[in-house]
Amino acid sequence: MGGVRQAQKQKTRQALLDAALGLLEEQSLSSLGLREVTRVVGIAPTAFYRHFRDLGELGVALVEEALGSLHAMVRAILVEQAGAEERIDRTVAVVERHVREHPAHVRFVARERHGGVRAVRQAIAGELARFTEEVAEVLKSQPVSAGWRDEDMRMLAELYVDRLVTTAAELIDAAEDGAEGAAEEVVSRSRRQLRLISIGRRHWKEEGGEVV
Amino acid sequence: MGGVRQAQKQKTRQALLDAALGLLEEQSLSSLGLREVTRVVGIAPTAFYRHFRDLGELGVALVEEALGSLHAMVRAILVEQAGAEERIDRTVAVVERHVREHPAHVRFVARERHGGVRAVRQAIAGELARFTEEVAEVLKSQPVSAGWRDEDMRMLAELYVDRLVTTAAELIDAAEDGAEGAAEEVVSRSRRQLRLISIGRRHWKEEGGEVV
DNA sequence: TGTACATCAGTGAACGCGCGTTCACTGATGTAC
DNA sequence: TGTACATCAGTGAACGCGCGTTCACTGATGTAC
Repeated sequence: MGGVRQAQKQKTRQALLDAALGLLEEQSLSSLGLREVTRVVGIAPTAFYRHFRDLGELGVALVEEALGSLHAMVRAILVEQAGAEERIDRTVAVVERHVREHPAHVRFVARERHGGVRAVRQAIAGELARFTEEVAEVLKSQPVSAGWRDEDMRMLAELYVDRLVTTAAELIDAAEDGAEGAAEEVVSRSRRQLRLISIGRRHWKEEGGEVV
Repeated sequence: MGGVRQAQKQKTRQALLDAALGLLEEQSLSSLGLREVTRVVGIAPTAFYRHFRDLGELGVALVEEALGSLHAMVRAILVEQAGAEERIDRTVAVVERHVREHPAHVRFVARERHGGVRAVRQAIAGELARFTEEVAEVLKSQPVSAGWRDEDMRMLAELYVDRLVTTAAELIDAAEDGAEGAAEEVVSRSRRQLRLISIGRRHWKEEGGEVV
């Protein structure tokens, strides 16, 4: 029952994930080498197989690491009883902080979302679909949504989630370019876009709902 | 001045582009091999260098092939004097047709937009920025936009362009899954999302403009 | 039209290199009594 | 607490393979006169 061996294994596994994430800042998963990763960690190439069948499996683990925590945070904000304006500001701030604290994870998701490894693509699509579903549920419970059809809730949730994902990717690019004030501009634009969507939401039933 | 040699060279160059595009359906550019490409074309690996310095340069050429034609088409629709509803329907239809006719190009752009090859990322970013600027210009000339600030026009244009790119990527995924009616659902959702954005646009000045 | 020379797209051999995967192994950790 | 055996994370040699790039070349096309 002693956990020494198990703990050491877990530590090596995490080192593999960290090393891969680092190497993925400059390339995509399908060109990453198993030997590259083990070299960085400082173990023999063959030890890799004690943890993952191949790099695709490692990639799927990274997806969970990258997106797992985000759901709860955004959900918590949306659930609050604040005004629309404040919810938008706080959501964007959370995304901004997430990108600042985990840039490599964000870049990884942006890169592999449509990348060359099917298993990873599907893992990301699954996480984002879950995320969207959660957001849709929260939105549905708000008074503004009275009388909305479920499919319209989902299209709205997708609009919001997609905007956040795009914002995150733009923030990464802005940081990379190092352009003066680029990040601030992205954040400001993102806020206005979310605001415009939420204005559209408020007038949807009068003007949009029936035309479908 | 005889163009036989030149024409033959152009033909080989195009064959390289086509072969690469085909191979890129299943992988990303940074894992594509130069020898893979020449093998498909049926020429010696070394002949590659007569046309491109490396695969990155080939990738940049593919970007132009993939996005160059699209601008004009969408622009033409937006410029028309039709109603908002009809403009949305026609735009989505054009995107749908483009995806059906050039699926490999669309997949390539989606995959490499945040992919592992810097030069290609930048080429795509540049094309999309130009595209967005064009759309912003057209939107600005419409009556609804009276009194809008330039930065707000740009954020709106980005919202539209990004929605179209996302729709294209979703259509590719839908076709790949082969799920019954998935493409129709994507198109319907996309139309409603564009409609919601355009409702938000109409009410922007009353409710959103001043808060910035 | 014919000839002599220049150009240059494509060739094919050769190179050194790092890759993923196999296999039998080692030795520290875990377990049963 | 001590002993004997089991487990299993990590090792290191070995393999065959395809890669990108170099180089001197060939021979059809182009050009000048």
